Amino acid sequence: MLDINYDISKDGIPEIRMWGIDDNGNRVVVIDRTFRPYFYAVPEKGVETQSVVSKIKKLEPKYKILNVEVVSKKFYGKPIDVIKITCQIPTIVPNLREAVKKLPGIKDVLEADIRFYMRYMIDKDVYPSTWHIADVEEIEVPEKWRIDKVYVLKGDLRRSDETTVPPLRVLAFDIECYNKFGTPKPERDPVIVISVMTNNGDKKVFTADGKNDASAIKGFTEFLNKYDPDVIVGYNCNGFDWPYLLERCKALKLKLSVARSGAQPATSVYGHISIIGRANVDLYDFAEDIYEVKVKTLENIAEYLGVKKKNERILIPGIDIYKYWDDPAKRETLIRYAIDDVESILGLADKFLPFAIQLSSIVGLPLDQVGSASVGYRVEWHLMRQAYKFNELVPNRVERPYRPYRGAIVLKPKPGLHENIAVLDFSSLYPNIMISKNISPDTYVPPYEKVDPSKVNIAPEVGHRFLKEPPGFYKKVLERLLKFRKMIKEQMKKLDPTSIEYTILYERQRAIKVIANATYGYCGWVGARWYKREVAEATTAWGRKTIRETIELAKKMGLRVIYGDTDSIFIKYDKDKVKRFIEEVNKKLGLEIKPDKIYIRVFFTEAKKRYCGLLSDGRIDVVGLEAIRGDWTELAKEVQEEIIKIVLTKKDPAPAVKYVHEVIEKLRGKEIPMDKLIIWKSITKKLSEYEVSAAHVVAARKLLAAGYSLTVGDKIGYVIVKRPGGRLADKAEPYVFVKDMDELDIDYYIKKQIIPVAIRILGYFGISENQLLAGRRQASLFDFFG
DNA sequence: GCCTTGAAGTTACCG
DNA sequence: ACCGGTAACTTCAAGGCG
Repeated sequence: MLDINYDISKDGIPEIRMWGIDDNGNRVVVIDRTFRPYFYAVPEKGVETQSVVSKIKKLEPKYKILNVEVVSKKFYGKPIDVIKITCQIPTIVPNLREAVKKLPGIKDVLEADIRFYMRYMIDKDVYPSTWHIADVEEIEVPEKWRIDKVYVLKGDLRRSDETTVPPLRVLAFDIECYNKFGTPKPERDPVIVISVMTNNGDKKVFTADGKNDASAIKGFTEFLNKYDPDVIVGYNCNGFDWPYLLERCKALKLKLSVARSGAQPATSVYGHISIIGRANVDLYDFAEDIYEVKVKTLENIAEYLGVKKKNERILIPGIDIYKYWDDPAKRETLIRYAIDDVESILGLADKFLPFAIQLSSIVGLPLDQVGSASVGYRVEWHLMRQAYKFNELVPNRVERPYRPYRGAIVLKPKPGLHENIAVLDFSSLYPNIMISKNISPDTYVPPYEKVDPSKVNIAPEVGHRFLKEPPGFYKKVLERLLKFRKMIKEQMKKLDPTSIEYTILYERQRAIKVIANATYGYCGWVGARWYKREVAEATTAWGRKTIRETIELAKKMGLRVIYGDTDSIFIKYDKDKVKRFIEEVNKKLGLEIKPDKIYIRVFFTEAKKRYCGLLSDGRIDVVGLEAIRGDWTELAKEVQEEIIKIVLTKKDPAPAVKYVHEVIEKLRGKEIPMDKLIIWKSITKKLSEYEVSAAHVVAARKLLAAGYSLTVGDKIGYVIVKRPGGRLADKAEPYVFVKDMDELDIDYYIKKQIIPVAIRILGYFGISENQLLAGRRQASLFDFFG
């Protein structure tokens, strides 16, 4: 199943349409006309249910109610009788819900905000991106539908345990717009290039005829429908390409008929754009998870993933695109650039789609939505799916005040170089704690309730109590996930790691891990339906207890603890002792602790969450330090990384000092390219909301004034130039405006970029700032007096 | 008016 | 629109001094 939607048929009946592929490779639709929308009403305590039922029934003529009945459900684990109200069409639900809410004797309505097609999938146990077996009857393909066969569901619809992924037709696309007047505006600026590539290797470029882009858009639409992709991929296509094309079509009075239903793309939930019958996947959503890449442009992500090297492709600054269009001699370059882009996008699809498909099948959100849904919503859909299986009602989303609670413990590290250090950590600490202590909103016992102390687990420090029996919602859900993952990992062992089957299972277990690990964070999120602060608070409290006891045990066994954070401890790697220690922890705490990595040498400063280490295979790990942060210049990061390498392998700061001298020399000699001197920082809110003029905000305002379009989340690249003014912000200039290296404030780069990152490491070895600066003959005296 | 100090604002990281 | 814990930088206003 690729996609699902619903429509109202001519006879006024809601019709679920499931778009997919059958086992013969036909593109098919399975229609179910038998399902109807419903929601629940909760009667107030002490009110006679039947009287409420009859009151609801009186609303029948106005709202086309089909059925009102009392059903037995559970709410937070407690049995409850609620009134199930079924009506004819989904669009009535919001009004009917309000009307029911107003009736006397009604406490609340539940599950009235679940979209009709999601309701269908939950109730019928239908999962997108998986196989199903359906008893069907074929009907004629409606006019305008781009599909091989259409069926009406006649009997059973059930899941198949087949986990293969059928051959999918994937189409990548990208558009370039005319931007001579700044950020392109669809009502004014044409789409000048549309590049397309399909996974059977076809490439095609549609170009405007001068400023006339109607034929390009038509050509693109025709090409798309001819290839008939199951999956359409773009890079930020939900944020730019589709909205632009749609607006442009509006201006040109064209119809962008690309859906399998013949419809146009339409804005849907979580800011994604839905193309009926196909999965429109924005790969940018998945690129956001690659934290190693700080500036997440298509080129950078493609480079990182080994899809396309930057030096093997055309790069054009976005702002200059129109110049390449206006100049006939340069136009070919622009077209080559557009092709490079779609090639990269299709390459990214290869990397991301296997995971996206598995995530969709685990969470139960359609493939085109699962990427754009936030982590919180992904977890929530997973929970809602499970809740139905337990006959549990889904709580409403309510606004609540934010109240902070204590989190994990971070140990002060022992500064310096340490040899032979093992890092042990608890596997899935929080999920396992929630399971073993049965922590859940439905097992929580509020302070005013009397309960036999032997029947509850009491959280340390905070005192929250949770029933030991029966198993709570979170426990059941997490236990299933962890078991599921374990089973998949077992299956993987039997497979060739280079096989497709292996990749599918690998991505599947990864999707499960992501959801399981995010569930703790979810329950402490005020926006969560199943929010319960005490649940989150108790989980971290038990986590603190666990790590404290682990540290105690290590010390008792004569193992020096160098550092620890949340669920990990760093100890001297004494093979036998560590082995016994692991056994002890597993036995005494009932939680599994495992060696994560062994460092030949590891280095700490006084700071928590920042260290670096040398692994046995020669790799170097950098954690938390500037070298891996996105808000330092490339130069500073390179310098620190090199210093770390020297110090960890040679145990001697002297060559590192020499190296710093050389870099400073080069910098003064203007031998460092400007690229390496750009500072990148995100805009996290509207520019007007900033209270202080930070450098990147000032730079962003300048970009805005020059006609650039900026949105929250954009990274601003700026450099520091020589200019009078007390504040650093006064010296910040967007790098795109700086043409000459001579404008740069080299002193800033030495004192505020190179020196701090170098001192962070070398300071521990007794090196001073002056020693780093004093490398050069001329500089030493100057700096001394300066 | 200048310099120091510390709180507040801000970003990006760890697990 | 998943959590809290943390480091580090810059800005900015208050306070001290002359």
